[in-house]
Amino acid sequence: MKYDQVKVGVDPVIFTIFRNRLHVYLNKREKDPFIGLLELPGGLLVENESANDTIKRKLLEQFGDVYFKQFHTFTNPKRDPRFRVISIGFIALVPMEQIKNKDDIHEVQNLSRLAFDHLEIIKKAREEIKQNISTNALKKFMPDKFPLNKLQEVYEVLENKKYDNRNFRKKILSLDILEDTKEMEKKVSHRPAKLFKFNN
Amino acid sequence: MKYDQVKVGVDPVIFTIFRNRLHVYLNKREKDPFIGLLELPGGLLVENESANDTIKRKLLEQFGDVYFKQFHTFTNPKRDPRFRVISIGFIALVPMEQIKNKDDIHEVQNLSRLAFDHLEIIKKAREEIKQNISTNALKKFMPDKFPLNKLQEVYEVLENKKYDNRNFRKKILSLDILEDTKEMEKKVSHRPAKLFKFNN
DNA sequence: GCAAAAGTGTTGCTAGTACACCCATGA
DNA sequence: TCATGGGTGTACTAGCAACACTTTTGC
Repeated sequence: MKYDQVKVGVDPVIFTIFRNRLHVYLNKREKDPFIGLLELPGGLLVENESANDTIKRKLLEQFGDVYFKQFHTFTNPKRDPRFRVISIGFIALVPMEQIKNKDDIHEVQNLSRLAFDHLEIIKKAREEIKQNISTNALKKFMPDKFPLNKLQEVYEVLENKKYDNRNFRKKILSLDILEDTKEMEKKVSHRPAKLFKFNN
Repeated sequence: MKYDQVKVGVDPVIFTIFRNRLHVYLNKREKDPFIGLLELPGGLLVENESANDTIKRKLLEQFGDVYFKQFHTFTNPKRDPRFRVISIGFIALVPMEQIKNKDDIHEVQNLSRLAFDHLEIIKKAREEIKQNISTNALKKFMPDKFPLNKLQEVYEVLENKKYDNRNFRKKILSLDILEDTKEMEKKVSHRPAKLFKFNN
């Protein structure tokens, strides 16, 4: 039997880095089912907007201009116990400074029971981001100017692996995507780092 | 304004290789809009089935057990001129021998005007497949036993690039995914090739 | 002067690339 | 014997991995 009409949700998995650990932005559900559990801050598809448009607008309102991309659509018929809803999953990367409500972020490691299949969605998003971190993503995620070591930390958290500091620097500089701003860190109680930015 | 309900299509981009060129399986549309144009052989989401289930079942009916995966969901609000339909796009790889109606395959290079946004969907699928060809995909796509050079051709067509024959052999054998069947090609009017199979 | 993080080079290994000729078979 | 595609090795290059000490600053 074909479904003539189905509800379509758009669910952003909003990642951020806090204290060098990967966190995700979640809301507490205020109604049944799953009342009281954490959930992704999703919504329904909007008239005259692509899913992309909707996510872009919502992220812009809440966090400003951030990186995001579609990664998978979840269609398990039982994913919502009430009726059929499919969910188009997006990944977003939001710098911690752009998140006003700091209580809404949760360490990805520690997540337990979430509403619906949202844990599964986050896991899949986690896998996805581990694979390919695009320069475009980093351009929006990193501050305007940053030390190389900060960039290394970001790679390490997102990919969940360690890099050798010398090798990382050599590689990232050889990519020719960074530019030395000739500025230095200030007022740090250790040797100040050179600040870099993404070129063009 | 939120959409409460939307139509959800599942559209498989069924690739095959014919005469060493990439082809895609398309049907001629029998009704308006776009009557007479070629379209992907899609359908609507089915009750109690995930999109994956539906595609799997349909491919199984028509072509047998073939490789497929979800790759992108298309949600442009104007993609169907009549009403809102989103489409969950899948890629499938079907060996030419498993396609009964040979008239339904069309060289990807030569596609012109298709129904809806199906050309865009095929282009995106083309990009996707160019990137990562998994061993799992090849296991189902290749015959049980095949010469190395046939495998090279498949890589070349899917990735749209050429390999050096010696380097390709060295690399593919070093991956340890193939096994020498100790059998040879028969009745070919040139030096018969060793036949390989995927191991395990 | 101590704590903290920044910064720096060399060597070995591995994987990738470029390249040209002989071999086995059927017709 | 010819046409056809199968099969093979070496040398160079580039990228990746391992590894430990000195530098600059604030306190």
